[in-house]
Amino acid sequence: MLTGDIPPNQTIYIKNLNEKIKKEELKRSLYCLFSQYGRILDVVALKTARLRGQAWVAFSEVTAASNAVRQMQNFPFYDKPMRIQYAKTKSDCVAKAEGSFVPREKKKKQEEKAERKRRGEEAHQSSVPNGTSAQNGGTTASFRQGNPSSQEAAAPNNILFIENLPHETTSMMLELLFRQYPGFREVRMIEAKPGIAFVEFEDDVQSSMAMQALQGFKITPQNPMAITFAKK
DNA sequence: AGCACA
Repeated sequence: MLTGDIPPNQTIYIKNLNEKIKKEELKRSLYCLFSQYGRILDVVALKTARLRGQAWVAFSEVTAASNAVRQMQNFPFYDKPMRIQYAKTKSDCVAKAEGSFVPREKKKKQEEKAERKRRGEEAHQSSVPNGTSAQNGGTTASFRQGNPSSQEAAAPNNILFIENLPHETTSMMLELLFRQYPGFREVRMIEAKPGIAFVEFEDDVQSSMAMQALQGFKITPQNPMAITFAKK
């Protein structure tokens, strides 16, 4: 088994990431890509010699991490297949959420000092990377909560499946929304099936970005979009 | 290959 004997953890550890990608972009893309599995508490990526090419994504639920480990295993991300395992230890953001966080001690002296004084005053900060998530408020989350048993998510791919559209939605309207995201190709709607649409992108990373950005978007107040990957 | 919390 690829995850070896590491016990389940609500944080996943990803390696074999493309080291050329800038840290902030990498974190944003990971956030977009993995938020389909559940609420993400934090994404950690460092570019130090020892830690480049790796990242941690902390979920609010272990089940989200488990699905991510299975379904995103070997997913081609910036041209390299992701290798995903459970993290070996609990993320600080998780410990903080549980109230069990204790600053660790075994570090180089200079770093330790700096950290100590930083952590000392800090209550807790918003842990979502770079504000990518604020836009929909609780909408996206309540979707996922309300949707747990419906079906397994389709494997990530370049085509998005949109549901819960108002019946008067046109492909023109959807094109206006989706073409602002890189890699947009086309919108397809089916006359006989109102309320749904397919939106195609060049690749799965780009479709994932659009999914995250427009998840829960409301064309009318009672129609938050539900976006998943199309079944191929 | 490499398991951190800038």
